[in-house]
Amino acid sequence: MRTIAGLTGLAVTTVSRALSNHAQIALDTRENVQRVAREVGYLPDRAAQRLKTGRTHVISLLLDPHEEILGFGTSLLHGLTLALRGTPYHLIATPNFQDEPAIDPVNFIIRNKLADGIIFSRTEPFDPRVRLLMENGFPFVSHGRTDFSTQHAYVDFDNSAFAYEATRRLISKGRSRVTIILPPKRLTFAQHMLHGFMTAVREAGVEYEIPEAVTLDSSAGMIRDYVNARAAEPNPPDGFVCGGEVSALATIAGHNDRGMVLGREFDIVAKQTSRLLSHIQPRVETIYEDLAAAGEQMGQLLIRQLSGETGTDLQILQAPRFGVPTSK
Amino acid sequence: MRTIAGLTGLAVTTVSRALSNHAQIALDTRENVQRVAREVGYLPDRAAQRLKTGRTHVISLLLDPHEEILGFGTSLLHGLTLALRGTPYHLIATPNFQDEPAIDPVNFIIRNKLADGIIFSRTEPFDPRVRLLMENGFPFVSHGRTDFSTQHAYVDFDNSAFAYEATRRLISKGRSRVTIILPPKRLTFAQHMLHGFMTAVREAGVEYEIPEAVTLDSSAGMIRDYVNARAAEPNPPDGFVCGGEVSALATIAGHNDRGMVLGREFDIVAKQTSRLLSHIQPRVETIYEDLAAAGEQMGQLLIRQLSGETGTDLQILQAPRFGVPTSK
DNA sequence: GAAGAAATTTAAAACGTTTCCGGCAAGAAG
DNA sequence: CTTCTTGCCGGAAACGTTTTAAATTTCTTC
Repeated sequence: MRTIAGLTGLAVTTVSRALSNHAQIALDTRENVQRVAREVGYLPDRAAQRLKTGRTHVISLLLDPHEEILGFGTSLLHGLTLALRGTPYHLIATPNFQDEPAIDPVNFIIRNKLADGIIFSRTEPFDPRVRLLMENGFPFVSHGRTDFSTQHAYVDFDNSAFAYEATRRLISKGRSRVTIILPPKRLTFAQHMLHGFMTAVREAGVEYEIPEAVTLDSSAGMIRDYVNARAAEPNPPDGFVCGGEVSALATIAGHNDRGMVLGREFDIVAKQTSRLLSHIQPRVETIYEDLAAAGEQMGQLLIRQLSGETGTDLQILQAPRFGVPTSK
Repeated sequence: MRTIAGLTGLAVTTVSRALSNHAQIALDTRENVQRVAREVGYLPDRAAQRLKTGRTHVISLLLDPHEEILGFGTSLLHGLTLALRGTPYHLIATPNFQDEPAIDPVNFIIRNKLADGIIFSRTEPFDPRVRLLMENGFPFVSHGRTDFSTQHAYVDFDNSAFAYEATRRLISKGRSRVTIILPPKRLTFAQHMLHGFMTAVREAGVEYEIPEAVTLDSSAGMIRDYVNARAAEPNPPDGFVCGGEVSALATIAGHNDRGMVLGREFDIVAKQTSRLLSHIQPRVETIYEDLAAAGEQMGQLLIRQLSGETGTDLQILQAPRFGVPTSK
């Protein structure tokens, strides 16, 4: 900046103002300074800006260990970086480890001003992270909704619509006893999925059951064993709503262990977040959730908050994509 | 720091020195200052440190769009954060987009001192990123080796050993015409895999072929179509070495399209990087590459470089894990 | 053509560290 | 008792920005 000041014969102050397009600097001065800056390849020193202003230009993505599976985090990350491209914001990955509560990194980031905004997922109805962030007026976007009365920015997939449609498809295939592999109950979207499922079940008056022993967080091996064991008992379910691809595979495997095959003894409708299930035989029916898009939307919402927009419409509910996603 | 200076009755300078354990400060002074710092919950202001010293305390992970698939990046990231835990270093994800050359972000990071060190993958024999980084004396660790005469830090999986063992297994199953789905030729590990494959082929004197039309970067759909088409021609291969899980699934699917089943008309030995293939039927034989471990090792190597260690033994070659990985 | 208003620019301080260099004690040597 | 060395500590400048408050120029208006 000093260099530019020398080159243009202006004071450093003026250069600073001109570069941030302050209105009180004459228009041609601004243009001139910006041109010179471009010519000498000027780039602001982030450290100095941060020291002076307190803004870090950093957005922190809280990564849950569970999200390691199948690139859940990667897809979000990909969308996020897309949204952050061209902005001065950097994305830093802040994993929380299994041995510490999910709120610790949030606390740490707030207290030490390590970021300007936070993005996280696996939201709970009364998520302590949300409470803490709101109390501190700290900008954030959650993946998933809460039950707090105060509104906050979120992006969520309409898991209720997903489960409803998935269940209806099973029923329309003639399945008479449906079940659903849910996320852990404490997560908000478990309730949403359950709601969609139950709505469809009640409408059709079909039998159903809700497994207690396994969730989407269970290992594939556990789900497989559970499905296997359940299939041996009387009156097993013949229609499965699977909230993830891994659980769908495990469900198939558990049945195969007993010689039962997909499409004959049972059917599955699964949530698809990658292109994984497209190539296994027999074909699993899926409904698509676009995580990269969710990441991008979260990034955009956060940026809007950071640029001072006071949030009225900072909530996004992604509709399930019922068609098969176009090939890559 | 000013607070601590007040509390201890020392000067800011002394506090600074005491906190960084400078030897010219009396030992009990150091201990006292550090105790007080702990009590008041002092945390250094990264921005100020960075401004003053020029060190960013940031490590940049260059993410390739191809790595989105199946959490390749996520696993590395997970291991990396493990290695960085307890250090003052932050991990920032720097994706390079499809429309820009892979060297651009490197250039950008070096020129603008955006990080203290860089980690990346998909290394080529004469990788321009490696050349640039070495020219600038910029610390980095690559995932994969190069052919430069000057040594540099890397972590690599022994893909030659993998392909050799995989091919031998196919042959021992009685397969008489083997093939291998390789990464794009320009990547170093394509050569390594080819070498291992060819060694096994020559030893056994078995027939082989190398597909030109598809690589591990090809979409699953393309691989599936290729395999399908090839199976219809005369003298198709009956043993497949697959460098990734998706390609293995696609290979199975391509055969299934013609009614050919795994274990009967053909066999596969695949590289496994997730727990994905464990639950599909029929079971695919795999050899495991531990990407999280690779990430952790890369992190450690980089930290060692950053703490001034001059690299003699900064190269790590991961041996393939032949047994089935223990269940999660 | 001078006073006041408006428009434009600038000097200087500050953000929280690190570091160069100098200073002050206390003990050792003469 | 003076001088020198050694061991600790402190003053002040600097890193590259932003911002407050003030100074300078230019424009109106009578």
